[in-house]
Amino acid sequence: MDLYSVFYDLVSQVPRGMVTTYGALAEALGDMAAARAVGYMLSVNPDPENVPCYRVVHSDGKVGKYTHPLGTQEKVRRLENDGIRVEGERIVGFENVLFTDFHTDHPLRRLREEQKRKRAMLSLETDITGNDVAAVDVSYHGDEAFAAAVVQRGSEVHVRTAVARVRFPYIPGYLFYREFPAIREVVRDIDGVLLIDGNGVLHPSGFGFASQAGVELGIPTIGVAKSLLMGQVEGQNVIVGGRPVARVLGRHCIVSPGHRVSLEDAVGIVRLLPNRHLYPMLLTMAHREANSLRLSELAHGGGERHLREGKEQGEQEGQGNAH
DNA sequence: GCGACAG
DNA sequence: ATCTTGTCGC
Repeated sequence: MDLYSVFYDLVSQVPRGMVTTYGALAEALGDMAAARAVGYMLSVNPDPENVPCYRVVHSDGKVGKYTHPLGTQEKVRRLENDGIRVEGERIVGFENVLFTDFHTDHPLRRLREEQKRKRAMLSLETDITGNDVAAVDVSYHGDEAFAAAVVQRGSEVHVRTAVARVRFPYIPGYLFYREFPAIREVVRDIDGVLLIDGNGVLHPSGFGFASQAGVELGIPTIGVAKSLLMGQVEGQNVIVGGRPVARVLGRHCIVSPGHRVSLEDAVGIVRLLPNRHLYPMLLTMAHREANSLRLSELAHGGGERHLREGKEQGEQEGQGNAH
């Protein structure tokens, strides 16, 4: 799904003479958790002359920022050109010009429903058959995702990489939809367990990136996150809904079951793997591989696709964007 | 010195 | 995540 296109269509619905808010757009997308992503997507608006991001203001009626050489001043100028009065960086008669009646099918709400539906396919009983141990990570440059998987098979270590275009911003709770298109190619033949940079069942739907990817790929997965998405830490356990769903192994290592593995076995596996401060080396390697892939691809001009652009990188510089 | 809604 | 190489604030 191209959430950017969906989003810019929503922004384009705000009629001349009216404004909307970051929160209202997040609500139209289907989840208030997307409020920051709203600001981000506005800031990279590729077509500011036709997608009126200057009509997006703060929920208290303040005009807010605008990514433009003239900044807020330009945002105010465009709003006044629409017939909106602004005094002291505040919309006059804010309630009367506030537009929230978006025509939308709330895509994030639907994705959240999909998560809850597919969670029924999740198994937390350990069922690991093969002996591979693998890890994946993704690096980004704008819309380009650079995925790397490090696979330990017997005494051999293989690295696989892939480049994919991503049109889904980072939104807490929806990491799968951003990262999976990039990792699916590099993890397809794994016969064993896969470590994923993110959470498993430690998630609002009990179905985080690692769990969702495991179900989608049909392989055992373990979520290893570097920071807490939700829940209460009690001792080593992370409690959600009164139950331990994850284990804190280190300041930057939170383990939760992804798919086809129990919490205890997920923790046991991670503890046995080569690690630094209990953070698995395989994940660090995957991170480095994804990062160096990004740097080398950018150094080479982004691959064959960009050859006709010569040495230029094809910078997409937004002219006017709200932020 | 550590936080900050996974990345 | 990326941007940077020193940052604002509790």
